[in-house]
Amino acid sequence: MKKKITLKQIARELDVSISTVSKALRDSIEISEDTRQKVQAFAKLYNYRPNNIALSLKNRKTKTIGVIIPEIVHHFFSKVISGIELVANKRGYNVIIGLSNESFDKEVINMQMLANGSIDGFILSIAKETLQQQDYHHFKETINQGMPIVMFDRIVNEIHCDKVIIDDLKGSKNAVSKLLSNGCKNVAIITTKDYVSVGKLRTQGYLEALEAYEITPDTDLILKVDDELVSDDRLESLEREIEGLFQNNKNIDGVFAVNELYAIIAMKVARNLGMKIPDDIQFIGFTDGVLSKHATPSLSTVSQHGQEMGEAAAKLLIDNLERDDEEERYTTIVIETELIERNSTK
Amino acid sequence: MKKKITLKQIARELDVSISTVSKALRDSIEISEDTRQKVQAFAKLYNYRPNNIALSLKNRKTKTIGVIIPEIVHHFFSKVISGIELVANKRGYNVIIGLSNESFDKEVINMQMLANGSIDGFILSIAKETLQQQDYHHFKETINQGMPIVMFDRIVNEIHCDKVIIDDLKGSKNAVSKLLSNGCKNVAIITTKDYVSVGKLRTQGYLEALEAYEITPDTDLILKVDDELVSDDRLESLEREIEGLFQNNKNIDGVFAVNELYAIIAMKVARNLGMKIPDDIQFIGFTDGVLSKHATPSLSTVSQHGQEMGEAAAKLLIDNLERDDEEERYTTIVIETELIERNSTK
DNA sequence: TTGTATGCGTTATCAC
DNA sequence: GTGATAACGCATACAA
Repeated sequence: MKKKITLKQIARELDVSISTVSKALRDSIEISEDTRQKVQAFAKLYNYRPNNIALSLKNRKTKTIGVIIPEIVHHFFSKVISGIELVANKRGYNVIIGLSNESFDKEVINMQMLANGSIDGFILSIAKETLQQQDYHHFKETINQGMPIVMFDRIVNEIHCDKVIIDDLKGSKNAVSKLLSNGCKNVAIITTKDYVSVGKLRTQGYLEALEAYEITPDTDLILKVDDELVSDDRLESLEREIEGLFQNNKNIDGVFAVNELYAIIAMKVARNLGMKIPDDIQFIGFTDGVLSKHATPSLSTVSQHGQEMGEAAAKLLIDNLERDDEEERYTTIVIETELIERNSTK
Repeated sequence: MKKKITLKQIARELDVSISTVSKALRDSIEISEDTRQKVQAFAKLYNYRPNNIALSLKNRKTKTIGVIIPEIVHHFFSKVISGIELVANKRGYNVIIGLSNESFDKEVINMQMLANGSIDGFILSIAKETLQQQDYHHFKETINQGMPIVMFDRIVNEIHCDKVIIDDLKGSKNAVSKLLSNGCKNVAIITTKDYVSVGKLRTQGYLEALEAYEITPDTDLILKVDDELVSDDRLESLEREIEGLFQNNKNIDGVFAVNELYAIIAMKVARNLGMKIPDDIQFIGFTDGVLSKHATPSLSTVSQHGQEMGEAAAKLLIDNLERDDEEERYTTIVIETELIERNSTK
């Protein structure tokens, strides 16, 4: 078959000018019916498609969105991507992926790589390391260069841009309230260190729920895990930590975990310790994924609606990109969480 | 701060020509030490970065790889992406994602969108619908237009290109042999319809393992599920099908499933039927994911090494892209599978 | 109705 | 040592 063909080649072949071809293909009325047909036929025959790169250069927009996420082998993030891709494609945009791997340097490098003309705007969720170092200059610079950013899930107030989040506080407060209203008297929480904004907020929701039930929080029941990174060694030590939690607090009858994996592991430990779920102890996790659905017993979770978050983020970004006025008004969309009750709660 | 700056603007600002600036920035010896320093200082100050799009247009290569996969919310595919991204970035390439959603049309459209200059080559895994319709013209056309393709996992012999696969036959034969050597006498298989090439091969491996143990296959023990698509209704009916399988064949003492989910569900059904795992019945799944690791009991699986597949595919593609000679020699890389023994087998 | 010229940002070639 | 020019592929204002 034939190689990619350009306007110039068609023009030469048909012995007309490039602009005639261009116009003919765009159905311009300037061009005679005759040549128009001729050109279009030829173009179709050779399967002509305008070169995206040339168009991007000319229009100064690439019609592609850069997405930077900490990790892709992760149910939540892949759901988000899926949502982004859905609306992006619907509106004629491509999606280009960069993984930060939770590393500050990779986040910066990836953004630089993409910011030099490859994309029109970013959708991103901040790497743990960046959150820890609290160094956000790369976001600021990107925005100052006129490239819009939409942050989702892991955001930071310091940066002014569009944001899509869930109400972590409310979601976890609901979850813990559910445990309490189900009769739990001693609810433990397994959470992350405070620099992860969502971990902090979810812990706060836990505390507020307790307060609403007039229960004084017991610091012994708050387990702050050092890192969310899922290396196998970490998992084993996590198991031991959780085991310690249960053994030192025999009265625990409810557990709220800020992510799915922590909850699943906690259930496993509890089961090994001979506890019956949900009779002796009930569990709720945050972030709904495959694990929750197929665990035994299936885990009740707070669903983040990752796909919707992705859709909202993409819509926000594209709307911004295609808006004429230069007015800078950033909006924050809050996606409602949903408590999915399964068999780990009564 | 400042907007994106171009060569032209620097030139104007410093009152030199564009080409002088260009050369100065590339440390050309043609340029005097003096102006070179001046230009470089100015460029650094204004954080100049060459525009990727312009470079792409000039060099006729974009340094980006297009990846088309059926689904991203899937442990295996996200692992592959992760691997692709790793080597791509290391070699200065970006990765752009298209999701086919197992649909033929979306696969075609996505490829067209990207093939018009946005990328240098494809890495892809074929959509189920495409496999079913056996319409591969879009692959042929892409290749004929000079755009290389690397296929992984779901491939098709009819198309000549680089491929990365696992030895599905050997992997499943090993798995089933394991069950047999563990003492299973009646091993069932839960597989897909034959048009999914990997499903077919894995079924064949099952049959060969039986043959090696001189067991005549019993068609009652071969359950061919209609679709791998994970809609919730499908899952329920799948459960019922599997339940039927067990009830009609009370002697089943081993199950091999061609994916993780089927295995997990089968385990659940077996447990509900009162069978003890792995004492009464043993399970092995194909495709290692989070589910296998965290199921109760944890599931023994055949790991596909998705990340490695992605790395191999990216390496194959980039090597091809950067190779000078025009010689067309396609290679197929076979990634070794690995049987990971967990608690669902003795 | 058709064609010419210009520009998007860059680099390479060649002239000064 | 510096600069003008062409080219990558396309669209478009303007000229013929």
